[in-house]
Amino acid sequence: MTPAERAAALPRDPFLGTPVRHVVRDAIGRAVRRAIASGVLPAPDGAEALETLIRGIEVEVPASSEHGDYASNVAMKSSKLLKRGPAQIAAAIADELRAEAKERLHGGAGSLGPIDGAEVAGPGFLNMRLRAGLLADLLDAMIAAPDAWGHLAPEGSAATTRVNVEFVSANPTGPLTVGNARGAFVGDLLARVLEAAGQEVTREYYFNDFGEQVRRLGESVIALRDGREVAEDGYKGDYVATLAAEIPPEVADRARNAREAAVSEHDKDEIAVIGAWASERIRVGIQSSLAALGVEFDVWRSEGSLYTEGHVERAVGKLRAAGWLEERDGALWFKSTAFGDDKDRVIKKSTGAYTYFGSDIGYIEEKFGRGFDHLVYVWGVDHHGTVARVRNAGEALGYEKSRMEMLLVAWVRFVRDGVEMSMSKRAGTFVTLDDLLEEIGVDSARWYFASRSASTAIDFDIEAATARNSENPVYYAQYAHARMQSILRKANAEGMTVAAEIGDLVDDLSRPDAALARVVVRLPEVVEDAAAHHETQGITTYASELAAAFSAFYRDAKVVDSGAPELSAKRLRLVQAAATSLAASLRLLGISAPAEM
RNA sequence: GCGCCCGUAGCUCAGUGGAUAGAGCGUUAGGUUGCGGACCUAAAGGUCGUGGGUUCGAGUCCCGCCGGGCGCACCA
Repeated sequence: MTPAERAAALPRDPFLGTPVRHVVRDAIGRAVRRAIASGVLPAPDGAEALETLIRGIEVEVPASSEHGDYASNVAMKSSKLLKRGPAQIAAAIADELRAEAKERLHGGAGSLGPIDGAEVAGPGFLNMRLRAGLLADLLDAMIAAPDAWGHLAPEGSAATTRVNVEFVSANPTGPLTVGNARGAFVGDLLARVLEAAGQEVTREYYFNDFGEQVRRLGESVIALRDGREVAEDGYKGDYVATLAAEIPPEVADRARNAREAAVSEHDKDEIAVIGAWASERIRVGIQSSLAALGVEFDVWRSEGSLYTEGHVERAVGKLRAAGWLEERDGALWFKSTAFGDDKDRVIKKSTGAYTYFGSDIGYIEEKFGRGFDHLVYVWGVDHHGTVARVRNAGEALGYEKSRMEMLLVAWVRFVRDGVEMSMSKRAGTFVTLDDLLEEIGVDSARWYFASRSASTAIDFDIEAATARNSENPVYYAQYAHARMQSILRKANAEGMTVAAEIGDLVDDLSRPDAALARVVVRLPEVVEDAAAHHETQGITTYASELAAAFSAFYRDAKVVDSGAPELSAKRLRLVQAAATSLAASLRLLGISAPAEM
């Protein structure tokens, strides 16, 4: 499936895909306008100021439910502009919110508003209660279209944003190690979140298919084939010996017959032929390792293709025409300092060979040439020094800096029995990604990385991640889901039916049903935040909260109760909604939502 | 030396400038004649590295300092 097909195939629903807080925000905006129109609040100087104020209205779910379902700091924020105290502004807005709710209730026509009650608290917070019927409508709608839940609907007629996420991009000179794991998960999780938020995402892997590292690999394989020792700077892992033993006859023939006058870098001598063969074998292995993690790429782009297809040359021509290049000391320099960099950067060495940076420039041109609105690079923190020059080059090529974003992923120290495990591909002392996953499981690993900010260095405690018990939060969320399904199964076996509508089940705040429903309905906001900040911790936090909310509900409310069939039927519907939301949040993370454990 | 990232509970980590700084694990004390105890309830545990500043309000923004990581190539 292409990225465009995938984006189109994700079911979306305008009602389910709109975070409730947007609806609340709009209601506050209307209230502010009414209060100003009626003269209760003064008009700010200039119409533009009012629009800015309304656009900037912030609505959040307060930490404590005593503060209502939603709260806004709009009164404190606009105090200066409106020249009134926060409490006075908040009171005026609350009045208008109540007035609107009342008018709608008695107006008959049109939809009901989102707010049922509003009050002023603390230094000027506006605390609001959701109209209970809105919750019931949402819960009913998500059960009718469970696959659309968690996917945001586009606002207005905005065109779909096309994003390229390049990640992993480890050179195929050895199997992926645990060191590559974080980048793989972070990139994939970001891609999933952006897709859920309504963007079209291409997952891309960039790799070296020629050059120094591939030659070293070739030399190492040949050395072992010939019974010699691998050179000091060669590759020494066990996989090299495997490759040496498995060189197919036709590759060996081609290697023997390779000539300096060959047509491409890949067959100019024996080392190049063997190196190219070995690295392609490794690349295929990497592809299947990643697939086992649930990470699949749309595009595998080789560095060499950027030259054979003329992208590098084209980009260089463009930079030259714009005056951003300079010959100096026999090399070709990009005037990066003109864009604020510390120093200018070489793109073509005096030997005539391009640098890696030269390839990067061609790649920028190639990517934007494919029509992306936004490029995301998921890099290790050790690459932070190259961020500025690549974005500068992009700007010099005519693309705004804001369209290129580098997400730097911090180090992971893998610790076993309190001792850090050393990782060196050359020395052959590393733990492969395959080994790690076999030990701890994909779900557990995904949760581990999803729940931590990519920019923070972390210690990965292998024992803790391996534990298949309550020490591991992923099982807590999965367990809650299994329990929900178990309840639904049991009810079904006893011949109980699920109610056709939630009705007033979630209206009474003193009942356990109301608290659970309010968590269930929050997922779209969580997705929106995750996409906006390019972070996934919010989703794991949400899944944990939902699981905890369900546990509390389960303790306080009897769902399957033959003595109260009507209440049971409604609660079964609520459980169904909770399961839908929990499954959707796990699906977003690429984690399974088992029906039984 | 210069630049970037980080410093939050015993441990591992959350925390779009907002209300009493949270979660899991660990520790302590309890809970199942009820739909899955891989569960639940409660308690103890914090000078948010440190000193200033910005403002109605700072863990969050700005500056200095301390501590840790990374980067400063005609390497890849």
